[in-house]
Amino acid sequence: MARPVDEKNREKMQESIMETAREVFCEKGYSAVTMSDLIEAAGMSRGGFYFYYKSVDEVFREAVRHRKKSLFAELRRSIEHGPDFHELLDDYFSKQKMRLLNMGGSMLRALYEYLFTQDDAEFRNEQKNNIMDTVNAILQLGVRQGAIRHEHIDLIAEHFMYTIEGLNVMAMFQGLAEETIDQQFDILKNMLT
Amino acid sequence: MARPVDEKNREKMQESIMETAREVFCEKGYSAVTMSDLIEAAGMSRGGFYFYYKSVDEVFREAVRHRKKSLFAELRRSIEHGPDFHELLDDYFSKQKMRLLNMGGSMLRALYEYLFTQDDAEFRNEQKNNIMDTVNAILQLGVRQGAIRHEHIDLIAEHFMYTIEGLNVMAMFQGLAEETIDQQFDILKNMLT
Amino acid sequence: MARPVDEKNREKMQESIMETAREVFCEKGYSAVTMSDLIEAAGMSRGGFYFYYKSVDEVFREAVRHRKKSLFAELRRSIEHGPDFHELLDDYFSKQKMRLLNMGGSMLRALYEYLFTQDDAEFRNEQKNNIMDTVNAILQLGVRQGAIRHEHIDLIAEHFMYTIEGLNVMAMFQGLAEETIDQQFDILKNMLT
Amino acid sequence: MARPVDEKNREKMQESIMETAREVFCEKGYSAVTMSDLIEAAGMSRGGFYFYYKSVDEVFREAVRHRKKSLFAELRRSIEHGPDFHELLDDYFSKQKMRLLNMGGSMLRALYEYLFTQDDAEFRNEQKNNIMDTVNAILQLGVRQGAIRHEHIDLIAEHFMYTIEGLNVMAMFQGLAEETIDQQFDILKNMLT
DNA sequence: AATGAATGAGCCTTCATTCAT
DNA sequence: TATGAATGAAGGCTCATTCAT
Repeated sequence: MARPVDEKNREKMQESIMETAREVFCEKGYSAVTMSDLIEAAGMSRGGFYFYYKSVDEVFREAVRHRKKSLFAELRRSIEHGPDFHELLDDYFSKQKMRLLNMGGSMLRALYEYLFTQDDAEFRNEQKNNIMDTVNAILQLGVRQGAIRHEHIDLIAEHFMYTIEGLNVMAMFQGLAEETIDQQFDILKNMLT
Repeated sequence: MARPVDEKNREKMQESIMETAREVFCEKGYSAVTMSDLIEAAGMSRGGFYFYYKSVDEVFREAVRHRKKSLFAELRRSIEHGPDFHELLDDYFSKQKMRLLNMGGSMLRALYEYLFTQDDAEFRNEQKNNIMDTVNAILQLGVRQGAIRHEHIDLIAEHFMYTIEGLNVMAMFQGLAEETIDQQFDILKNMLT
Repeated sequence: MARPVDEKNREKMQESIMETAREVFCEKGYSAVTMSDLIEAAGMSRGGFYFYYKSVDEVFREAVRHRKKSLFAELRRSIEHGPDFHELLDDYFSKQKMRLLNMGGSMLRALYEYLFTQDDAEFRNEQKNNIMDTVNAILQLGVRQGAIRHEHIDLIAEHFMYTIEGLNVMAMFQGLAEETIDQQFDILKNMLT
Repeated sequence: MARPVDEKNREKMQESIMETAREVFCEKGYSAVTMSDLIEAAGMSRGGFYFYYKSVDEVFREAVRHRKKSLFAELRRSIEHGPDFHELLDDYFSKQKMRLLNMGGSMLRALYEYLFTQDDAEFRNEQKNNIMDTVNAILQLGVRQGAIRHEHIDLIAEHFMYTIEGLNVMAMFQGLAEETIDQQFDILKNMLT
């Protein structure tokens, strides 16, 4: 009976650490972040921190995974509730737009830094699949609903992904105007008809 | 009389340094590169190197600029010779494809690392404009030749850019299959008709 | 009434700890062993372990003492049963030979590490006397039995000790061939005649 | 022409470092010595020290080798001058005796710590051979001069070595009385007749 | 008695950068 | 100009030890 309690405490602590770590990553990106930064943010001693996490990238990976999980799980769940395709698509684009307009509070820059900097093939795969799976799931819903008819639906899905990726990059480099995002998303939508 | 000679020597040395530095950046990216790496590659003494360059990013920026200049200047020049639009477009895509299939020998990964890592707004602008200007120049040639007729030609150009950017990112993260590139470029071409 | 029971428990725990600790010392020597190693081997909690032992060297010293006691007590006892000197001597050499050929499973390397590393005069004395006393006891038996007649029997005993010590060291550093051991022991035996 | 000078400077500095390091090793042994100890003793900055030596054991090995070289080279050289065997032997024993009586100023304890602590087979071999070769060289001189006649001269040489090794160990653990050393060396000498 | 989270000192190592020659 | 020795800040990691529960 002692175990489950300990595990829970541990998890609680880890989440609390991740919470503060996330702020650090948002502010400083990935490669500029040191153990000391995370430790200070967590308000612990060096040794105490190491009890939970052994390295910056361990914290980082878990923070990203944690967030992604909750972020995309929601969408996938809502897909299963069988919503109207066009509504869902608009919703997705709307959320992406929010994200693109407000990069400051996100860890995306840190994530890209990590992906470019670190040689972590497994993690890269996870990330890619996350986006692809989501887009695919949405478009396939459209096909099932007869809202779109496309023999090359998977290519279109891929195209969505590349475009969004490109928008991500540009948003991070220089920021994007809301208008630009709308225009690009319109282009994507038009490809479905 | 001493000045001009010194300046020339300086430039010669700087170019020679950039040459060897480029190899380093191709191999190790940006953030993993240390002064020592560059110095060793240059075959100089520490002090000597510092006489020409004060930091890694100074070398890097100059190396990138130098290369970009020669890389895209060619294309723009060829545009001015008034070639057939479709030929030119195919040529551009073909070159991009080559690049995407062979990221190893390029400094692109290093460039992205730099752009994500460093907070160098000016440099980011330079980079963005490079791609955009090129794509715009090509498409406007198409418009002039009557090959494409589009009221939103600038949006399409932007879309090209985002897509290519997305492909860049994916190519660097996991590599792209030739087929994938062809398919995506076909999608882009179809948008022009 | 609480005391005696607690004391017994304490001793039981301490012996169990020493048992597992011994394996650790055999495998890793002395100076490479950390508290965590011992704690993990004991299968206890940090705090629990500290209740019984305060430091690595406390565990170590007790482990060595415990073992020595049983190891040499046997021989000394058998001396008191008045066995034939030559038999006893052969038996002793035979046991030493076994030991020298199979250093792996012994804590001797750890012991030497401890003796060289730690400044523990008391403990050193104990160790030295252990060997000397044993050899002396054997040789004096020989004198009593008239098997050896030597005015400088104590010097010979010392010489035995130094030689065995030297063999110990070499066995630990590089291992000894069986032949080598036999030859050296023969030399020692010949000194008695 | 620049090279040889630099090399010399480097060597000079390395020797100066070794000199101060030796004092540290004499005082603290091996395993208690940290980089910081050596650096402080050398009176340099951390970085400066690392320019010459990368680790404690690098310094240590070189210090030992350096010393051994000059220590034994002398003896071997004197052997080649064809001295009288008994004189040479006495000289050797006399030197060993000095050493055994004055362990404080020697790195021997540190050496043993190193040999027991570190898994450096190559270095162990060097050390063993150093002693053996010396003893062998001396005894073989005796054979050549007809001063000793022994079919098992190599076994005797080995026996010398083990005895000296044992004396070393004991000297380090508790110190040896001059008388004890004389007695043991007498025993060894008597084995030659 | 027992637990294991937390502490903080201490060591190691790398680098950008300076400076006498 | 060129050299490379020297500096010191910065970051990483491990461990013995304590303490509230």
